[in-house]
Amino acid sequence: MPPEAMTQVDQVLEALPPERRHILIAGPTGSGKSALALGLAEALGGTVVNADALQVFAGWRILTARPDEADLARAPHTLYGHVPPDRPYSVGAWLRDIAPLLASGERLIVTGGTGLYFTALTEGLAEIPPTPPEVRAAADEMPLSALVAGLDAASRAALDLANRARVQRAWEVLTATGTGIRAWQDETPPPLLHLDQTAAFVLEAPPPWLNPRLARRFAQMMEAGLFEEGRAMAPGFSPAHPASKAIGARELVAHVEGRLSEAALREAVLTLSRQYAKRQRSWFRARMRGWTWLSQG
RNA sequence: GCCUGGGUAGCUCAGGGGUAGAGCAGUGGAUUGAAAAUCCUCGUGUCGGUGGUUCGAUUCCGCCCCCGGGCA
Repeated sequence: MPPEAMTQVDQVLEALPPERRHILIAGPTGSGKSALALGLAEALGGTVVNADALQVFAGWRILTARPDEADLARAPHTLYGHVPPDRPYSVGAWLRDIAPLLASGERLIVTGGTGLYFTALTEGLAEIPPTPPEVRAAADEMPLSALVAGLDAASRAALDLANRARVQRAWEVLTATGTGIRAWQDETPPPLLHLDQTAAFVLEAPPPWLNPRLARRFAQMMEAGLFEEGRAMAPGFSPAHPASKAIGARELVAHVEGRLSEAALREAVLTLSRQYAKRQRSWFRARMRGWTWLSQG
């Protein structure tokens, strides 16, 4: 069989070192990760584990391109839609969710687009106590300059001081624990899963290949009932909910409430998705050099 | 046909006698518990065409072409 006639699943299976139990599949949104994971799960057995920060939430199943009932019936899936849309979630929570699965001994096929989750899994994450809600609430009210002023020197030196999200997190850690975030990070424990114990793949999806697929995916979402999902989610929708960060959530609610045209919704979703894919590529290029890259374009 | 507003970066537009600048889009980058988040970097394009005035025009004047709006 000529290589070009092989399916991607076959290619991966051929390249798979037999002693490596777990498989990691990263890739930009819309690059075909889920289909590959499903094919591998059917061929090898094992559980497909979600590594996507938004697919963990219930609701927005269509908008976040979570596997549907038919997919779920083909192989075991976990960490999909298991968190209520209004409940906070994080890399740390994800690591705590995946730890028992790793301990179970079954083959995991971890797939998703959140680079931070993969990096935390294979390179470790500092063990920092959770931030109390009061500290978060106080930080939310403070101007950036005050947060910067309140940092310890080591953390301040290591941070992008124009990036409020980073600065606020560091301030919260120092305020809640009395120890700077940098000091915590220096004590980062070993990872849950070393990269060399896995078969790790990145799907390469260059814009000329990916962009038309994103457009097609949006059309498929509409056929699958995107607007119905929007109408179902609209009554309880709040932009403050963690799940509301899903690309297009705001816009979809605005559309079903008559405040945004379908064309504008589509345009927004496609643009935001392209921008997200670009950020994902940046992460993968910089942080996943040691992974096996599979070309899609 | 007449009057009028406009034709400047992929898009929306600002500017102005010494060859031009914002937002958006796009690019590259950063990224240790909100990460589909958050942040940083990068702007030469016959300034519609053509004559003229001028040391010098994209900017002023004439003519032409195209797109709005109004009157017929």
